[in-house]
Amino acid sequence: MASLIYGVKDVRPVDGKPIFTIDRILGLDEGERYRKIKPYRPWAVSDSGAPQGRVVPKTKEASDKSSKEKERTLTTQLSTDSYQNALKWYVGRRPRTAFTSLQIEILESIFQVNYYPGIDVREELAKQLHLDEDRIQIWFQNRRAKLKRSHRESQFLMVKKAFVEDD
Amino acid sequence: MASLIYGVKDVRPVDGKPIFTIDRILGLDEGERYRKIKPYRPWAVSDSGAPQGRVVPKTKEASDKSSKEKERTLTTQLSTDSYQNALKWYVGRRPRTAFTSLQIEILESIFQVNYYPGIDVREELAKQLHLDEDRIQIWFQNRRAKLKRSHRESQFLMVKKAFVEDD
DNA sequence: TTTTAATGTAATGGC
DNA sequence: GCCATTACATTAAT
Repeated sequence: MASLIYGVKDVRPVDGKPIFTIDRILGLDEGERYRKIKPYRPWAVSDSGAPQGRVVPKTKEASDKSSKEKERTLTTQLSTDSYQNALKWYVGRRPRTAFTSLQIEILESIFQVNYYPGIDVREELAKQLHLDEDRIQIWFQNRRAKLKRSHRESQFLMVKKAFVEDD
Repeated sequence: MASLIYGVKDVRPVDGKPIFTIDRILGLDEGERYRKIKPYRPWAVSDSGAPQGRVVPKTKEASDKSSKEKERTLTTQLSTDSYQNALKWYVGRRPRTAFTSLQIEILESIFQVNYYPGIDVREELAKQLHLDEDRIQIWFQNRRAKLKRSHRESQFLMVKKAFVEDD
């Protein structure tokens, strides 16, 4: 009964328990129990260790500031957004994942049933869809945000409509 | 000293603090602290309430889909975002903004100093240039992308050059 | 055709 | 986990 979901084969995990049981999909069986240790940005080539402490952003601002500005920069640099942004720019991020339509279809189908799939469902989805569990987690986070946004927007429309009709 | 930038008058915001100070332009004074609630696609005229159910998309794609596409639409309509898409078609895109050369000149001059202007600089630019703050934000986003692209391209050229010289 | 304003969403960091 | 914000890939207007 849980053997086929959108053509995904019912492969069983090492513990031998079934995968897409109702309980698992609904997140009723376990909690978030275990987490893998994740490497720090494995997709980035760290040619000589992670940048820490004395990283100087290579952007223009860094090099041609006036001395007065440099002074201030030194004192506020660590707490500002610009520094963070420059660093971010410099370090790079994970290459954007492009999900296939099938992957999205399946993720959506799970989302319709449960906005908060537990770690085990996510792991299994990851295995079935050939994605990192990380990506799944982020996907659900962003999906929830999207849902929330759409709620806000429809509420806004309703309020606006009420206003107009009150006219 | 910050009173004139490319002929922009030094109008002060309600809080009485100066606008184009170095700190503000460099984004060193605040963080992104507050955000206004944005109205829902204010450029779209929703002439009779929210479109529901029988929305007929107004764009080209909507009318001349192949029958195969239509079929798919029918089967997946209730899942995924087809409703959202219909809404989007109905509502349409924001009309493309055509910046004047003066506006671009000023935006560029700020960009040279700070790739990431904070919310307050953006708001002030918006006021001075008679644009929505949204447009400013998007402009900086696209501008950063352009910069990055040009970096990539020049790097590519350098690598290519190196190859050729190694010949 | 090229450039770039606009969109959707994956990824990041802070709390 | 949420939220705000960003980068990035695309689309479409010029």
